[in-house]
Amino acid sequence: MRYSANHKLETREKLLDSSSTSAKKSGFSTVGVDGLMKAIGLSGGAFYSHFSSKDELFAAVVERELRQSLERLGVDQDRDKLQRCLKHYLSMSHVEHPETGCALPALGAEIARSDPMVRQQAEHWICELQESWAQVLESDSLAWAILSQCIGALVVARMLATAELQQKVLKSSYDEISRQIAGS
Amino acid sequence: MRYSANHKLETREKLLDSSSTSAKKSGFSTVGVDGLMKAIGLSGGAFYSHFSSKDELFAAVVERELRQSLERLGVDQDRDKLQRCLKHYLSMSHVEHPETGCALPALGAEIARSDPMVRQQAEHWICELQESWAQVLESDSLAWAILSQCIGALVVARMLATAELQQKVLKSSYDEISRQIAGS
DNA sequence: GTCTATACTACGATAGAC
DNA sequence: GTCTATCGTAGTATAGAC
Repeated sequence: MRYSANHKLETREKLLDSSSTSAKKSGFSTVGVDGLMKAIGLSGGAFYSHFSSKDELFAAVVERELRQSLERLGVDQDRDKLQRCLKHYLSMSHVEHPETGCALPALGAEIARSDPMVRQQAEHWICELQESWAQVLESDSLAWAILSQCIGALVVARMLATAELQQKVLKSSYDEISRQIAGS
Repeated sequence: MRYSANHKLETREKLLDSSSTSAKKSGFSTVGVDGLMKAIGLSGGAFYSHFSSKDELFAAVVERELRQSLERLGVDQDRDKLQRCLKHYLSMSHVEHPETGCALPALGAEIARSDPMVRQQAEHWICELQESWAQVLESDSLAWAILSQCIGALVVARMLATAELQQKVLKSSYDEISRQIAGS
């Protein structure tokens, strides 16, 4: 073969990286296959050596992103680490940089509209994350509630036009979550 | 004029209704002008007698939807009404029918990516809603936190593949919010 | 105001050369 | 594996008839 097996893997990784970034920034449906490939210096036609359709790429992006979210946010028996994760998650830098942030607030609606196989994947990783939080919090219910609140806070903050209000949303959620954790 | 002034208003309303519905169901960017017009029995070309661009329609949809959300969810000095609103918001029927539900979970990401004028509009109505809740709850912070949590719970639930988990997410958020309200 | 027709661009996807 | 070229469709938007 004219290209090493490693080259294909590397190209695939570059494509996944670049696609995830642009999807979180601009939405997956609004970016074309041509644009995705051009972003990594390749032509549009080369796309189909890696994925048989754009939908298949979306599934791979979601899987990869949510696995990464679990790595970043998952905790084990460490309440302080959870607090630090929350602080980082509910930060202005996260609000202002969806392209490097968590896929759940950025792609949530698109995942919700995608086919059952993708949603099954999403469910798997979301549950893993919830379970890790539930173990630390010693409450299933609280873990789901806090997970929802974090994602919601980012969605809300990103809709707002003024930075001060965005900060208010983030701080409010962080404060109320802290209260919930303390009183649990 | 061959068409009454009222006819234009009625057509515009039908278009807004239909567009809101399909945007909340399938995303605004994924629906074409042609499809939107065909849905109300008109041709694509007729669109531009009502809006000068698709973006202008999006601004109108957002304004209309968020005003409606405030009407539905806004409260005044009535803690019980807020509880009932939350119960309804955090219901399976809301999860399963984005097309008739709140625009914030369904279009949040798209609003976040839209131009500052749209986000300014969104901010206005979101703040109105938050303020009405804050008055009842006697806490600005709690109002923002609960608002975020409600929207997040819907985003999360809609991503999940199995109904039992969706119910768990809804119930968890409702229960934890109830606790927060009771203890405030 | 709505229609048909059209211009122009972009989309997802495929075929064949290298 | 990547390229160029291309097919077929669909996108936004405009022009002119009614």
